[in-house]
Amino acid sequence: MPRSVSRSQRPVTLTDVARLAGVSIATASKALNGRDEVAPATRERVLDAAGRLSFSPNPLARGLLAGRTGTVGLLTSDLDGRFVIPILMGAEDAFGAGKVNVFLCDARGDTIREQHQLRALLSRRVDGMIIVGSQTDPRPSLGQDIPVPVVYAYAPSDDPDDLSLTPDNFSAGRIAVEHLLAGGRSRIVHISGDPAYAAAQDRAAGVRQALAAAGLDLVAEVFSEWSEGWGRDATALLLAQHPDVDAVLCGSDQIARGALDTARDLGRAVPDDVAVMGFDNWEVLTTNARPQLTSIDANLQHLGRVAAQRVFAAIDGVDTGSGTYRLPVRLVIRGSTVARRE
Amino acid sequence: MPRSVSRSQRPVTLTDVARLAGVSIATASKALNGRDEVAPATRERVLDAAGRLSFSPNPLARGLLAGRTGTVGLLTSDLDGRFVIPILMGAEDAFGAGKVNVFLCDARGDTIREQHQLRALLSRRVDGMIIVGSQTDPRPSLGQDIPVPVVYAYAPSDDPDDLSLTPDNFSAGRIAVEHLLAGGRSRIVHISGDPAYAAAQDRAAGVRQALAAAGLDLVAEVFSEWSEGWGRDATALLLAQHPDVDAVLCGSDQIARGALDTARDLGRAVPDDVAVMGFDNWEVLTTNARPQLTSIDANLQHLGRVAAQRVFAAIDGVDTGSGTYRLPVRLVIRGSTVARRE
DNA sequence: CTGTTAGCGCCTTCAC
DNA sequence: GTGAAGGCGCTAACAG
Repeated sequence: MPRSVSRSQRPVTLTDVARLAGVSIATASKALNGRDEVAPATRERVLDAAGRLSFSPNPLARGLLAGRTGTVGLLTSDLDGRFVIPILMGAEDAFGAGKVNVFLCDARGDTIREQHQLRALLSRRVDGMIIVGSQTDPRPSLGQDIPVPVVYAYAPSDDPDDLSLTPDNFSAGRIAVEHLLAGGRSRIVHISGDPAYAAAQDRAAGVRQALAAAGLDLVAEVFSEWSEGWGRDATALLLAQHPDVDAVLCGSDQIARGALDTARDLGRAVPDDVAVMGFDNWEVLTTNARPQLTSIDANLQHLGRVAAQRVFAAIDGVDTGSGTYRLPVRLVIRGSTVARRE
Repeated sequence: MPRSVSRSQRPVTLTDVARLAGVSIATASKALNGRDEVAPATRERVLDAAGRLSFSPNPLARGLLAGRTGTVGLLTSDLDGRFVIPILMGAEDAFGAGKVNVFLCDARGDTIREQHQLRALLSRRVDGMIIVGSQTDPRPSLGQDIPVPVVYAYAPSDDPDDLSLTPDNFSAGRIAVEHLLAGGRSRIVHISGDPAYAAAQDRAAGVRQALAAAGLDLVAEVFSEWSEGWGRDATALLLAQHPDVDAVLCGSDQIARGALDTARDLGRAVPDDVAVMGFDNWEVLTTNARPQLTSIDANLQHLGRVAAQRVFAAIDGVDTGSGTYRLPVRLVIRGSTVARRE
């Protein structure tokens, strides 16, 4: 006969440990929390008892007393999780797995729903919050009357009194151009996505500035949407108009995949005749391309780690400042810009 | 001079509400919880007071007493979040946003880390857990001695006493073949990924069974890895060996993208000369392909919703059974298998 | 060094 | 119909 499922077993409490160790619960508490007002032998007994009962303190009781829950809310509108997962991982790293846990809520890009989730998180008494957006355009602030520290990640807040962390897209554009220039390219076209996106504008500004610094101009700059199809069409158009182009800088890896397709269709060798670059370093797109796609990585995991550290610091009362910080990005060189040595 | 940030304001408690309403905290509690042992007029006063203080009960205190926290743990090993995000969304839908919140933990595919996160979640007294894997192969059970209900999603547990929900990959293979047959295809090759994956084997079995039912055989079946590169190479090889092939069924959208590339390179028109299909319905790959890629969607959001419902039911003491349930998948038809009408 | 006491915020008997 | 008292599990004061 199967013994009753453990589902019914009452969780072991500090009282159980204390009883087994033959001490009071206060002493047991001190011993387990490493306070030094307890005799080594006693501590030994308590730790042993806790071990054999596999005791773990109830964070609810602890939090009730401390006024802290050891939880953080991650509120996202990033529907496909492309940004939020690395940020979550960075946050877990920074918090130290186990010490802090993360409530993940998806607002589905809906303001009403976001407010709802926000309330839910606050009523759970999270110690802090990270708000993740799906694009780098400023988003409406949640306001200053939130009783816990808030950090905006990826999408900055439109209120300079908030603290926001976002990738440095201006530098991203600059770094991309410098890489192309270093490879001997000089006749560069820039194919980007929706011009309404701050990411598109910021990168474009970085691109133009880096070219200007080298005394050059873009051969052409076009915007439309973040899709492979647009990458294909735009590349065909621009290569026809400007046959001597030697580099196609694309506003996203998706656009770049389209550019690679068209270059191939037209018999332009990549990278020998023309270099192609993307942004985002979305692995599924970059490493499966032929040739593999050079891209700019936004270091999102690092961004998540920093966001978590800031929240953490703010919880501890440290003033972490405000304003929008642009975090460094990273060039990832692959075969689409640099020829393999034979 | 800026007034002190609201950060310092103590959260409002039931005591505050009771004082404002001029009743005892017991009465306030009853009024707010809709117990009928309280006079309508009194209830009104209490609700009003709670409203103007924007009181929300402290879930820690409530959970401490009730033994329930209204939280669920989602423990994932799905590094890129492709599966876990739809499952999270489904779970949120099923739980009802706000009533239940989800702790998301990433085990990074590491057993040690998983154990660690598991302990953390249990010590937080989650009411239930959903374990999400990154492939459909059975994974080691977490065991039966977990004091809360556990449901395995995507990756089933290897213990039949656990409850597991996973996509029906056998039917997926069958449905794919039936779609190709319905379109008049009969000379089909199957290019799949790593044969060590249950997903590859299950789909292949479904494929063969559906073909056998139609009195047909696969022209060829090859396995290697889940990459575009393999899709390109395998397609080139098979089309050379079997020039009369009229359909390339691929084990993933990535492989299918490679197949489309090769078909194009070889001047085979898709879908007129040859149809191409993938699995997973990964939008970024399917909708950007040319032509757009027909695929099989695993209905992960639905799977997440069901998983959450099961956890929910089990929390309420309903026996939700055990074993591995294979949930229906869905055919998504696009241009790579069906010609547009001109 | 150890144990007793009080209380975190809430809910639930049980008197009144 | 209402309020006083006890306790959920834990920690921080204090006494001993």
